[in-house]
Amino acid sequence: MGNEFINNPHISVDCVVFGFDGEKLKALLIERSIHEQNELYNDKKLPGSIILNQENLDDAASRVLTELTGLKNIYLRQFKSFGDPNRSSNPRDVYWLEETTKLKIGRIITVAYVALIKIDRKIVFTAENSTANWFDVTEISKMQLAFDHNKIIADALQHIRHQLTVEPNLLFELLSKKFTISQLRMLYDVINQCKSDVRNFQKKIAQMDYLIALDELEEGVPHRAARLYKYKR
Amino acid sequence: MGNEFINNPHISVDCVVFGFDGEKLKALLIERSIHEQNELYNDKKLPGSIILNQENLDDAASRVLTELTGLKNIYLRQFKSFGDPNRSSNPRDVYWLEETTKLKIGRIITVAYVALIKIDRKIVFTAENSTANWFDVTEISKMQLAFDHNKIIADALQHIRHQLTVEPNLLFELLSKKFTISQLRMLYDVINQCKSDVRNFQKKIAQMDYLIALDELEEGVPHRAARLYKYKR
DNA sequence: ACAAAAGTGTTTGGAGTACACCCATGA
DNA sequence: TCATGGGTGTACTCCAAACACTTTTGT
Repeated sequence: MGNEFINNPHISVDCVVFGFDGEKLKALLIERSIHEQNELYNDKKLPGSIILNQENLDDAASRVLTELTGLKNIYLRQFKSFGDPNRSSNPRDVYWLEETTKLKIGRIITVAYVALIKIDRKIVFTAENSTANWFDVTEISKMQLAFDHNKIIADALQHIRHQLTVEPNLLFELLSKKFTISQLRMLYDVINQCKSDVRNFQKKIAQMDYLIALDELEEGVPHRAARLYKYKR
Repeated sequence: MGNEFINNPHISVDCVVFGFDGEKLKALLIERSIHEQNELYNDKKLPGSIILNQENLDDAASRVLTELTGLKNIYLRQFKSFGDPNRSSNPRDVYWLEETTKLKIGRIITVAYVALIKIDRKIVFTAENSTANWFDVTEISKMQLAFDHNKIIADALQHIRHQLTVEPNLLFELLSKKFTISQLRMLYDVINQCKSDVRNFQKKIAQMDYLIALDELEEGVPHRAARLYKYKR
């Protein structure tokens, strides 16, 4: 992308993309390589981008996500902006910014988004020069990410935990189209950091009219197969 | 404030300052005068400012509020950023921006904050060249404010309504130090757009251990005086 | 005495929680 | 036949909501 499209190199968007692999909550991180003296230094960062000219914030976030995953129509919401003057004070981050943007930038303010995606959708990481991978959110908190991305992910997690209690329907953004009740319950428990009772959970979901039982069972499990359900808005 | 302190004229903070006058929910607006040809045009805007060099977002918002009201230690939280390319497309806004900042600015992205203040605190509007006034939030929605400030206030209102259900303690940020139960209930009802039952409300607040009854009654009312309470965190 | 708001209990329905056993299936 | 998770019902508790009359005080 040419610099002629860049309006304001002091503002970016970053996306915290969550997924659920059936067991753990994961987030997408981009590999970043920095040539330092004659060393090659690797670390990870959130997918993000400068905001282009004539592009609004949501569009910028949406573009980042589509460029990265090839997916459209996914849940994506702004949740917070980060603009601490020393969020880009690490020399490595300064160096990387100047290399990438070819501009001298003091600090960059970023508008952070959360996205929820179905991890089983085969993701095409289209962005040419970037590799993305899923990481357990618990692992991430022990890693040292670029900029203040650890903080952004921690805040995103808190936000999404809250949001899922307000809008429980968002859980289905993280599940595949067909799922079993225990998959739903395991996701619920991971999000809410609890262990819910199997029978009470069944009762609760029984009164959700947007959950419909299919005439299908799961396959390939070494025990009694569970019934599959789907979500209907 | 000299331009030498300004780091990035493309980002600002705006504060939606809410107050409660005992009856209606109010917000603070700044008078804005624009000389247009030989006409003087008046309208209103949110208190806000460009973000200064080495200043983080919360500090910028806090500064705006202190400059305006002279108050410190008030509830102030970031809630959303606004960056639509045409949020500053109105010629009047473009003109005003250029006059105020002496800079040619394409669009400005703003990080919006909500503040809750006790309307009975005598406010010193210290900012030399600005006049601020309280307006009913219902009135505001019919007014034509600068930029996208109508939208920002609408979103702020929605945010604070939600936040007050999550943290009911925030109600006390809007009440004077001593208050009656019906003042509290009226505030609650205005926020939640409901009419709550007097007895149930008493019962509810009876089990709040942070509400303490004083040995004082309200004064100057033409009927039986109500007991005063105070809030203790 | 009257107007106006303060203050006070009981009942009911729905939601959440705790808790244990049989069933279906693959290995 | 055994190991593994699937699927089911009841009893109790707590909270929210509905609902009406007496008390206090100023005019």
